[in-house]
Amino acid sequence: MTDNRFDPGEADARWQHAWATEETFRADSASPKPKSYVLEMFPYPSGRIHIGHVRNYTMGDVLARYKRMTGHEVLHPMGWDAFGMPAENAAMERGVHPGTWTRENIATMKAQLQRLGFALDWSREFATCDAEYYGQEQALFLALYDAGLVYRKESAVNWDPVDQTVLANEQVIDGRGWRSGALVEKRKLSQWFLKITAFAQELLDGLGTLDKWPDKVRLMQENWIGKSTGLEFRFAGSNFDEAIAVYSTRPDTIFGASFIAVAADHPVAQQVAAQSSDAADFIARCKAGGTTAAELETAEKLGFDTGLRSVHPFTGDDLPVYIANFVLMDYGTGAVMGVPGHDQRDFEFATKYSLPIPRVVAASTDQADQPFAGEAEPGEGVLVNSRFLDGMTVDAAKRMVIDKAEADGWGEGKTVWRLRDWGVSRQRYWGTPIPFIHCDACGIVPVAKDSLPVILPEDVDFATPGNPLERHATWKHVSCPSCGGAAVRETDTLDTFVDSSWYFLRFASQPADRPFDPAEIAAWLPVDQYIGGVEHAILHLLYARFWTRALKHIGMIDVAEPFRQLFTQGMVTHETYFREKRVNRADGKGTILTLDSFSPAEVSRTSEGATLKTDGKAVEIGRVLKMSKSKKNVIDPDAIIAQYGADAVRWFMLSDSPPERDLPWSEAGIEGCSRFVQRLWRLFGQYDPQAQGEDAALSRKTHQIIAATGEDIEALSFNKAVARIYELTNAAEKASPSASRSAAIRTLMQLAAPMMPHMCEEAWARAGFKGLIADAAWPKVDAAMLVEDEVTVAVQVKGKLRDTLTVARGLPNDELERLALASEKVQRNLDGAAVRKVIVVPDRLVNLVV
RNA sequence: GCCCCUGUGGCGGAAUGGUAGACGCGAACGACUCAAAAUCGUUUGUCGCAAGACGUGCCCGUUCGAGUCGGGCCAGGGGCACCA
Repeated sequence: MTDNRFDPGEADARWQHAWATEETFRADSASPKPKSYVLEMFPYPSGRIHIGHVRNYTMGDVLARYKRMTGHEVLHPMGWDAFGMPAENAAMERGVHPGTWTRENIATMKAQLQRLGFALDWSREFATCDAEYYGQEQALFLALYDAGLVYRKESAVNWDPVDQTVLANEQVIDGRGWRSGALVEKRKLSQWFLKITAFAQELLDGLGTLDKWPDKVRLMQENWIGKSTGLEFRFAGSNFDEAIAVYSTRPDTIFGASFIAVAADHPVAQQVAAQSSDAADFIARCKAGGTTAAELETAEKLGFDTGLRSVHPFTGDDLPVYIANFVLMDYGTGAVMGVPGHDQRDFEFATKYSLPIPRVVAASTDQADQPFAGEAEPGEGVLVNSRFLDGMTVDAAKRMVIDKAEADGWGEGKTVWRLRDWGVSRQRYWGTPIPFIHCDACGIVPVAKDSLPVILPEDVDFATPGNPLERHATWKHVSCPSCGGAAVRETDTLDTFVDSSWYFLRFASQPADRPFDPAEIAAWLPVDQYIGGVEHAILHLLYARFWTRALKHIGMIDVAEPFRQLFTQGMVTHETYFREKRVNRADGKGTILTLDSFSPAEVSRTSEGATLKTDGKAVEIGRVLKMSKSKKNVIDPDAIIAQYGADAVRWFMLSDSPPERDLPWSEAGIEGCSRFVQRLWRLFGQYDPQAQGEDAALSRKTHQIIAATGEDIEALSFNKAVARIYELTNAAEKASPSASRSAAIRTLMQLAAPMMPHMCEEAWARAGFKGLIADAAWPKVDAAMLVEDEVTVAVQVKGKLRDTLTVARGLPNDELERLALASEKVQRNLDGAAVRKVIVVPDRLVNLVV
């Protein structure tokens, strides 16, 4: 050793090369070892890795390496979610082909990931835009079609006028496209759907088995699936022929109904509109009334009295039928009974149109005439003013009304779901072609399985908006597989969420002639640990769960839930730097105050404050926010890896913040991590296999920390595992040379290896150990070493700490009590008072109660 | 509006109902150095010279004992939303 510094610039690449050439992280499906499948959500190849990826993949990597060291055969793959809009945008903006753009990004990002030394099995890498992948996806899509889980439907779709495509309900946020932010329009189109609603109950029940998922995610999915039970029943017309079917979760309140409301799209509304221009105008206004959040919040409950009257099934009263702007056609039956007393929307509506507001639920039967306090009372209580229901609880009355409706034949109990079928058609080029052919004679015909894959044509142009497949000269024209006549291909492609709904199966098994081998799936699935951002809590995770269940349903796999354990990690945040600036208004009338943001690279940050490098003058330090281009608070992983080395960056990603919380990036923090890498390196340099002598305290500490670190890593509490390693490092540094100290140093190499793999390999080799530390076993814990022979016992008086005693472990209670009473501090505190009661927790505490 | 999560030093955060603040960052002082960096050492919740008192968002409660359990608030963050 000429220099006692670890040089990541030289060593990182060398060890990365060693792992690659020895195929250290290649997963063997045939291995007899217990299997562990560690997966992080694969990235979209947007151009460059960002710091959030680094955090995500570092966590998975530590777990994967730890599992290897503890005797598991680990599958830790990586690939690319490579279809999607940004590639087409790049094509339109820069004239580069989406495939070229995507492949270049993948090459860049793969090199970035490799510089971080991740223990990935690159032999299984694929991109979803590979024909070998999307061709198998087409085969699966056809298999689901054969099973009746794929269908076509003419439907009103969410049309994004900017991206010129259809969006799933899930992709419409506050009435705007999730990507473009454009106001979404309604259009009628024939679309491909996946029957996710057929699995609604299963998907809901399955959540109950996912005990290693965050409660938050399960709850979000539960709400999204949105099961509700109630009664669907009919109100016969009084002055017209048809009955109007309504759905209610509160059939118990039926005696409180004072009107019927139907959606603007409801057939009854349409019929009325055909006769009345006023009604038609009202319906038009309802549709114009946008779906944006702002409009909905302020939207007034509006109705149009159709003049139609329905008959109440019990009272025989006439109820007016309104067209109302707050009733949705695509939920329930598109019509509701208005019970203003016990539903807030109905209350507002009845107030506006001066309709009766009867009370049918009250706190007790003697409060049947209690007036309402300006709002509906949707809660619990007993039924009043409801004839045969009077005095019953809400639940009992619900059952009673449902039973009666079913017995008398005017309604039936029904379950309604919020979840809708998944529209997967996209009018885009850069996606998986939907393998169907439209034939004038035969209708819609699936592509023959032996003609798969349907390959995307390369020669497309993006000069005009819309789908280039639509206007491709030759690709869409084919002969019908059924009759041989002239036909055209489906030009829609699949939603990219389909691509990510089964990629974890293809990682486990990738035969050339089938989507996967069921035996290999059985060996690896379910994924033992899945790690990713909470932003995928609903869409991706629900679709992947559905896809897995659908494949099980058709007998292709025997796994119901794809991800046994799920972890959602927090974001990486950074301070923002800015200056206020006055700029002249465009019209010359005075000035406006604006903010100039600066990137961390432009700023020098000390503990006192921050200054701009160019002029040396102070800049303001703003809030700590998620890294984003607009706030300019972005750190480029490449730059910091080049400066500090992969191990320091990895260590930072694991330190301090619990992994589910946000991690504030700081210059001081990464500096500290870099210093610690060097400090450990120096300690590792003191490893001496010849050292003699026993240091019992250090040995005990070593074993305690092995046990604790393992538990922490398994719980993904990396911040705590990191703290343990610091603790043992501190203890080992202070200890005098001994065999115990050498053992502690060797142990530290192993404990730190999953986190700082490069430096630990280097130290392991320098210390003369054979083989790679990546292949070394996790150190064994000697259970006998975990217990201390001396313990510190707290002595309390009335629950307040007054003294501590250091005593032999296992001292009997009466002896502890005697020692506690003998304490001078305790006696001073008791001040002669008699002790009434003594609580002793062996080896922990004595509490004297006076 | 409904549902969920989180509030602990200057900062990130530890803590099976049993010694609050592990570990890290930052800071102060000291050693080494001509000097600086690096490194090493000591100190670091608040008030107090000390003894000690007070301290986990606020208020009640349960308990011998509450950061932890229960009830009620406040603040911040997230999810869903005319879903009948």
